[in-house]
Amino acid sequence: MLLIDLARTSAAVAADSARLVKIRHLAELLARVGPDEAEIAIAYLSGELPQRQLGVGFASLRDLPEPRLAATATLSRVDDLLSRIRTQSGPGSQAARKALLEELFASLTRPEQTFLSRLIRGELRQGALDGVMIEAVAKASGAPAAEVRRALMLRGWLPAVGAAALSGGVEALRAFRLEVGRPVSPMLAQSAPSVAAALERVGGRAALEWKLDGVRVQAHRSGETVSVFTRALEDITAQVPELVEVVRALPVADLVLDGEVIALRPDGRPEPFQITSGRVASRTDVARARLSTPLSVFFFDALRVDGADLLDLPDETRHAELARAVPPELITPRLVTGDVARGEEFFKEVVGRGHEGVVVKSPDSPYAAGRRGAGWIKVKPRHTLDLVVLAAEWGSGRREGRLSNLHLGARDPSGGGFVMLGKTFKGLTDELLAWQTERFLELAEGPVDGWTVRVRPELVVEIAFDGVQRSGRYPGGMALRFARVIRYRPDKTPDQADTVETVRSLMI
DNA sequence: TTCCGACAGTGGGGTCGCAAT
DNA sequence: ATTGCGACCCCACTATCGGAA
Repeated sequence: MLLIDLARTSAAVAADSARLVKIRHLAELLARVGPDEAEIAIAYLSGELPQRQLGVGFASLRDLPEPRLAATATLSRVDDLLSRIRTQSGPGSQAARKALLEELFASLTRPEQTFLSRLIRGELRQGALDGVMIEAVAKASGAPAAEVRRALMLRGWLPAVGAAALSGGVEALRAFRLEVGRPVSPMLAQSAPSVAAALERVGGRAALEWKLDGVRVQAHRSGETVSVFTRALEDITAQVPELVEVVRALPVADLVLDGEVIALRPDGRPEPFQITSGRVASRTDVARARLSTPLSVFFFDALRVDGADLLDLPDETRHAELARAVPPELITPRLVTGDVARGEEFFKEVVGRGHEGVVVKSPDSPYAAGRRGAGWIKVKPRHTLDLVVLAAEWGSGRREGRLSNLHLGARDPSGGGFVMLGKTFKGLTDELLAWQTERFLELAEGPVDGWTVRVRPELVVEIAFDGVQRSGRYPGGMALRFARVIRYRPDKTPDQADTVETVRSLMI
């Protein structure tokens, strides 16, 4: 199949906002693709690359060669060149990568270049990724979407699942099983503003667990072989030796466990997320990193214990199996209750210990990948500040032509100015975007045709955030984590905004 | 007819490793 | 030694479609 066929399908998918139409376009293409190119087609049209990463990003794609007029590139040839790009390493590899990229793009027409460039940058913007592709695979293969979804959870890679469905139908999908050593797509949580709201959504009795601010891990053990994967299914076994040792020492030799690793201080309080994250990412001298920053692990779910797959069993049963296989000090603290007051007390205690919040779990829900259903709901405390807008950046995509990303500052009583604490684009409705674009242009100081528009610091905006972290990027040495807009405060003037001292007092 | 679950899009801060400067 | 880039860790929120109620 030719790349131009995919580029045209992608354009058609992007052109119609109706999901059913997108699914029809995608399914029609899948019906035409041959078995040897099915994985590539499914990957590209769901925004993925079979190589997963190339070492090529936005900067490497800035200037493309002149396009060709005739479309001749096949999926296999493109895939082949991308594989060669990916495998370049060592001195001279950037030049080699650039040359191969030139060769590839010089063989493409304009629409193919556009499609591939967006795909590599991870900005397909056709309104269809995994979720829509699952439906398209179901339609093209005749298998129920639920079977495709389940196989995807077990295999973790839609192109492989989709190709199997196209060639072997529902039987091929049912052949995907939980395999020790191969990561499963993890179950994710929705969020709620309060424990009471979460309990109501779950419907009465629920399990509340500590939410630790670390890195999600899935640990597999078969005999003496242990592997560890992240939420995105990256293999980090070599980076977390203490976790490997812990799992190897358990009395059960056949296991798949779900949990969180976190760096704790000697007093048991958590290190800032940056410390845990940096430790888990360290690959060069793990032995030394482990001495200075040891990791602790807390498990909260068991997907397999001693030969039994537990995915379809209710949370309560899985947790009982977890408790059978793992000693209590390695299990995330948990309270089962239907009582709102007791739940809130638990939440307060967890936050008082310096942790992130709680996860409220329905005792009946099976293990289901993604955010599907409301089996798990996280609750975190929310802080707010009144800050001043210092500048805004022009948006992209559906925010093109709108001033979108806000630069936020706290008042500096000593200097009389404002200290930038970070940016946010979250929480803005279309109406608010339109309003602030107009307002910022009135307040503009300096040029408005660049990337960033500076504005007179007159607007106060209420910002919610999860915490204040150390920053080497901003002048105050601190930045807000997960900042989002709650509302503008027309009733407040900038001299009533919160100060840097207030913010500093919130830093961990 | 209205409601709500699922999905895609739009970006945020921080860290590490690697190659180039 | 420093810088730029890519990949990945954590992630919140709104708009929209279409099936459920």
